[in-house]
Amino acid sequence: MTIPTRFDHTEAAAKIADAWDAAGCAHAEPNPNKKPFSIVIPPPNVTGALHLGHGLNNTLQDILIRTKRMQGFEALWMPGTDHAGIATQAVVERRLKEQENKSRHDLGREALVKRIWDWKAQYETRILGQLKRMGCSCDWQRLRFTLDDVCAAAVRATFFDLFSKQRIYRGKRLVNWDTFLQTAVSDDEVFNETKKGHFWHIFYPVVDPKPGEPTRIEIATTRPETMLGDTAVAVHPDPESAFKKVGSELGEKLAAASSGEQEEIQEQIDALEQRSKEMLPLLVQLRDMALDGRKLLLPLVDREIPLIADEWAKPEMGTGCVKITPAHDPNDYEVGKRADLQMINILNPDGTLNSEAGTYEGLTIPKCRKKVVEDLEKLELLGDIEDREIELPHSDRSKTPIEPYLADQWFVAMAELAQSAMDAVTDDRVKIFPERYRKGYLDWLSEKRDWPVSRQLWWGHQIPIWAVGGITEAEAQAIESKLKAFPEYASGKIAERIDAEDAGTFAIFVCLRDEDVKLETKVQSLGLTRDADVLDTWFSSALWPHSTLGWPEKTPELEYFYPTSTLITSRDIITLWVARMVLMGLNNLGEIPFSEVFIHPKILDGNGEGMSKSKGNGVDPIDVIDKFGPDALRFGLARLATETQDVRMPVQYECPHCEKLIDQTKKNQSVPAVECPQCKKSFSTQWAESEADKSLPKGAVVSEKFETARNFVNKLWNAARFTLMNFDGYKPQSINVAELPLEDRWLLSRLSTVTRDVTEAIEHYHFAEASRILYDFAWNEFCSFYIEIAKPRLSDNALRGVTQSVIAHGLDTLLRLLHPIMPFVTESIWGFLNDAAPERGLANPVKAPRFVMTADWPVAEASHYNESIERQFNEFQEVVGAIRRIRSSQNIAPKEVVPVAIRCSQSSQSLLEPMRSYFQALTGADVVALGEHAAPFEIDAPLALTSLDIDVHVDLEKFIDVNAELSRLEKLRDQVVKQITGKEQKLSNENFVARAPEAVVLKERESLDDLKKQLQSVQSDIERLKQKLT
RNA sequence: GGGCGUUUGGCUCAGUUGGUUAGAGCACCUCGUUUACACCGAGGGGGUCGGGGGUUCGAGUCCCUCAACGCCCA
Repeated sequence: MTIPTRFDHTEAAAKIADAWDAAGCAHAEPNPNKKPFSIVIPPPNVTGALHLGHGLNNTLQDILIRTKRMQGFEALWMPGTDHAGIATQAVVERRLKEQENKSRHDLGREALVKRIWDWKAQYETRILGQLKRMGCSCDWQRLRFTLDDVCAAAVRATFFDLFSKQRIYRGKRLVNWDTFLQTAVSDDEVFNETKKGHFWHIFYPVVDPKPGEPTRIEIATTRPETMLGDTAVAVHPDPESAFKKVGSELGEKLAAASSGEQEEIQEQIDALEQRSKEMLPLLVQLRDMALDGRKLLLPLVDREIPLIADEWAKPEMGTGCVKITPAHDPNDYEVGKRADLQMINILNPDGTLNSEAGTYEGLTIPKCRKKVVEDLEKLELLGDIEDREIELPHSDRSKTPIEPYLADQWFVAMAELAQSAMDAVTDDRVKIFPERYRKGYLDWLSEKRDWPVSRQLWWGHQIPIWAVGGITEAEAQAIESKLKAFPEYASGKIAERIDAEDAGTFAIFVCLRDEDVKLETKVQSLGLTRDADVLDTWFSSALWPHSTLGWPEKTPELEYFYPTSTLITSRDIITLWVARMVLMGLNNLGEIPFSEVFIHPKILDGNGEGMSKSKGNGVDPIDVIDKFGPDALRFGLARLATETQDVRMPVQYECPHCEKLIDQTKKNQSVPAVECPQCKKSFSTQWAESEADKSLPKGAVVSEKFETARNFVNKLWNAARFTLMNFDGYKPQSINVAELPLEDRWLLSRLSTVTRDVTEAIEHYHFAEASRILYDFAWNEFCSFYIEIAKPRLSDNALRGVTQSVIAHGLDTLLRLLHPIMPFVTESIWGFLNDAAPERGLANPVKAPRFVMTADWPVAEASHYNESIERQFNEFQEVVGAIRRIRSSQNIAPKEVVPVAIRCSQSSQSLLEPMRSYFQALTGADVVALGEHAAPFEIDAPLALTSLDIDVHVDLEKFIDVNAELSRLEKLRDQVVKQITGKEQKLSNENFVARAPEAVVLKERESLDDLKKQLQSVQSDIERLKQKLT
């Protein structure tokens, strides 16, 4: 059999994937003869391509699903993608602006949505391609998209149900308004940026001040233009105690502060006292004016607004008085609700001022601000202007400043839903691993904040509500009775409600359960129009575990695979997604969506920052696969994914000319082209814009962290290659394990343990541990010892057959265990193994299945585990190590065969006797004497393995380098002396001897005795050598 | 401000219920073309386990405290 020396993944992976596909290996069907195991993929956004974070997420899911499939479950991994409403619309809109200088309004809803579908098609293809190349064994026949018909039906049914139960309602709310995209964005889509700004002091005249009262009141603001929407000015209702409270808080802080901080806090206290002295009388007076109902005249718009008392006004901040703009500031909104203030919206959706702003109508916010300040100055109502750092919220999607904005929204009432999702976790129906993430989940849900689900977007599930407002109650009721006459009303497809509006008018809202154009037309003919908004993306992803299985239809898949088994995801969406899936699953089906959730770490770059395209540090799994192969990508990720640590992955550019890896730095990660320090040629990056840069070949972004994994793939490949090259004449035969030699039984014992540990590790989501166990076993035991020992056996006709059988069994088991982590290389080797040894196994060899992917998961054979065999083999390994250390310290060339004598007990002798020839294979030693009477050589290099009661001697007659030997022995002696000192100290401590468990003390004593013997022996060796010298 | 996490050799990380001399991979040094693998083999150097305090016969591991970094929430 000829096998290439390297695993050519580029050639092999595609063929293997095709073969799996053709055989339907990853397809799952409801199957009463098997237990189901199902996972839904966290659907990737079609906004962009996948990076290594997704690579990790999907690798772990695939490891689990492949393991379960091999374990005999009917294993379904449900794939799909997410429409990611705002994110996707935002990128398409931004491109539209950049490339054609058009807004979405230039295009219109239908045309824009079509463009987004085109974008989706392109990226979905790319994403699925990435997943497939990673080897993800999803059931591709069942692909879903959160905006497809099946998911849409689930969304409609859910919305209808919640609307009917009065759990969806309409209300006003101050939202984060993105003036560029002209939509509300959620808190999670907002980031704060500190910018330089000003703190403008402004005076509002008092209307009809009484004698002795101030004629104007000073307020300060960072956003002067919002004064146009002011409806009050607030002062604290009890400024004196407010000062005291802040003072005592600072006092406490001072008492607890370290000496370094004390000075600063003391300064704050002094300033506060000074301020209190100066300002308190005025603030008290203002408070009294507020209680007396004094009004102010709002400049520029000449509106009378009340002076009110509210705790939001902080005496210790600014002027102690605060303007209140309920429609444009979250805190002011709360004040407005408390004091029942008018709420005046001064903005148009595009961020320009509306008619409420009077003469300022039509200006943009910056222009308006400038003009307001100028006009106030003309009126001599402008005070100081301070420079100040301002935390300004920005939209994550459009990168433009967010405006707080009062808008009508649909809400999902969370009280009961959230409680149900909390209960599911507290009573362990849903288990979260690692457990510490429970807390965040429960804390977030316990706030039970209603969920605003309207998005003023075009890309998404349009809200299935038809409405008409501004009508009388009678008109609304007339429409209601017409609706009730529809046959669809009786069949439960229509729900409606009538709400009273602010202006004393009424509105009727109608929700339709199914997509039904005829019914929609009928409803519209009653004068109702459909809500233009779409639903928050998370509304549809919350349904993902059941919508993908066909709900609200009662499909066999839903029946069989729901609830799903495990969800694997990253921690940033525990609240946004995981919690909502739980509550929606409970609402829609009365059952949890999954019983276990595993939260995996994040992938960071070398600077500890999350990877993203916008930073330029994002790694495309495809680049890693191209360079290292899919198995190396997967193994590399799995190996790093431990329980507690995020994964730091230093990133390199790969020079496309010479393949040099160039560390990515803060500097070079954002430039359009990089010059390779090795070959001096340039290559382009993702930032290339100019024609010159674009014409350069592109440098892939990879990480050398995958080299280890790639090497491991190669190691495994070559171990198999060697094995299979020695399979000529293989015949299956029944093996009696009890009669096998030590090394075989050692291998089987180790396999038993490894199988048990790997199985357990995967089932507990300890993917890094599973990878490590397999790596260590495959490399350090299977290759370094078993195969090395097998070499002489394979060339011995008497032993060859048994050796082939055991090694075939070992390789077979190893391939099965490694397959979930490294599917391609294992499948490839499996094919060769099937050619060389189609029937294999120990007692009863049987024909192996065609694919390792669908082979049975190994069962840990408890009877093969044998502690004393492992201990004995360890003795052999120790002797091997000793010979190697001596050889190395003497610089004996590997091809030289050295005579070795091993003094040991009788029992060790009978153990090592059969291993004699393997010393030759592993260490180039000719064991000339073995047993109780094996003596040192004339010119001898000794090494005592005192704990085993073995002395190893190497004959140095031909090789002696006395100085090297002396320095080795002296170094050894120093080490031993150090250890002896430590132990003697420990044992002379009465407390230790008296209080430590007897076994520990005994162990220390024995080990001290051993060390002393070793010291003696080393000392006499040194003496002997020195005598030889003289 | 609250919560969670991290800090172990140059780098990336392991380290089970406290118990021999704290491990691995990469990098480094020495030697090596032994008929699987130089993406390899053999050997080696390198760590006051972030600082301080405590509990204990014994602390990388438990407790307190400080510091730095990261994430989430307000």
